[in-house]
Amino acid sequence: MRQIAADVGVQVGALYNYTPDKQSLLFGLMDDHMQSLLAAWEAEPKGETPLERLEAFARFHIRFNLERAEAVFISYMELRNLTPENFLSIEAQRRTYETKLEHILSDGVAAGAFRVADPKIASLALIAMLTGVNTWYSAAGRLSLAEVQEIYWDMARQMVGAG
Amino acid sequence: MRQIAADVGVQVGALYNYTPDKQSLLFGLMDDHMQSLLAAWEAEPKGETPLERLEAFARFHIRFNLERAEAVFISYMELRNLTPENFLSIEAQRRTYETKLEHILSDGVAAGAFRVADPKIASLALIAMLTGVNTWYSAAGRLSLAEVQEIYWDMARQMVGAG
DNA sequence: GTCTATATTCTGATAGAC
DNA sequence: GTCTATCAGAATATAGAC
Repeated sequence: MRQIAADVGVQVGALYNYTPDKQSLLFGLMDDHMQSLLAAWEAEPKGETPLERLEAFARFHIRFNLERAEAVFISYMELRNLTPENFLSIEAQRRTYETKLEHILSDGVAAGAFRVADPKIASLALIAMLTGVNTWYSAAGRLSLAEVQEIYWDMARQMVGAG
Repeated sequence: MRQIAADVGVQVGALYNYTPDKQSLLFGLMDDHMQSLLAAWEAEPKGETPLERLEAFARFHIRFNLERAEAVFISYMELRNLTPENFLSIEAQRRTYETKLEHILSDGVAAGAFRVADPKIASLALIAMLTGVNTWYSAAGRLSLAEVQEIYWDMARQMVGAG
């Protein structure tokens, strides 16, 4: 709390005009992040076929997570510091997001467009793969966002066995 | 330190007969883990072709990480609490491990066995995907280790464009 | 090698003046 | 709404007896 106060240029006591306690501040951060994620995905152009929807998801996930790298980092590293109820709330939202991808995959399997043994696990594997970009990407690096999206979409497409 | 002392059944002061300070304890844990990982991979049967070597890597990575889930968790979550020098040391070992996979992939591309646009990025993507198992796997769950290895090897093989 | 006791610093949170 | 001052407890680490 002292560090946050220093960063925003007030004394510690002043922070408590904005949050009842530290836990609420953390939860608010993570809850806002998850709600933004879900709302942004709903607002995204979806595409017609499972292949198009998967491409939209892959590109969206990379872009959104890179645009909010600090929130993503906190949302993952501070999970263990949530109270049990707050943890459940965040987890439920995370599961909601994962299920969006799972349905794209199972739709694709049903349509004969994908070859995926277990859509649930494949959704977790894909999200882990895509989120991994955040651990190494740098805007000053050799690859632009568009290039990263292209490489990962290429890998994702092969991974689900799509032409 | 108090919590560790309580868990092992001594008073706090006694811990300092085993470590000069908390940072050394943390670094020792993570350093041991990385050295075990590299040594275990070297000791693993390798296979002849890039495809066989990739399969060995995928199965090994999942098994090793699940067997040491606590060490993997700490090694990831506590990275930010290392001193700069200790951080560099762990990072170097992590890069060494990643490079092993990268070489398998570039060998496979050179041999015409894999279709991978960027072996360096593909190695990071594969490792992120495989390590992700730790976030959801439970020994009491619906899938055995062998089944998980099979599903992920299937996804990995498709991802690198191998027959 | 472990204990008790303690030094020192840090932390989340509150009270009350302005 | 911000400040100063302060409380109560927790943290890492050390000292010295046994």
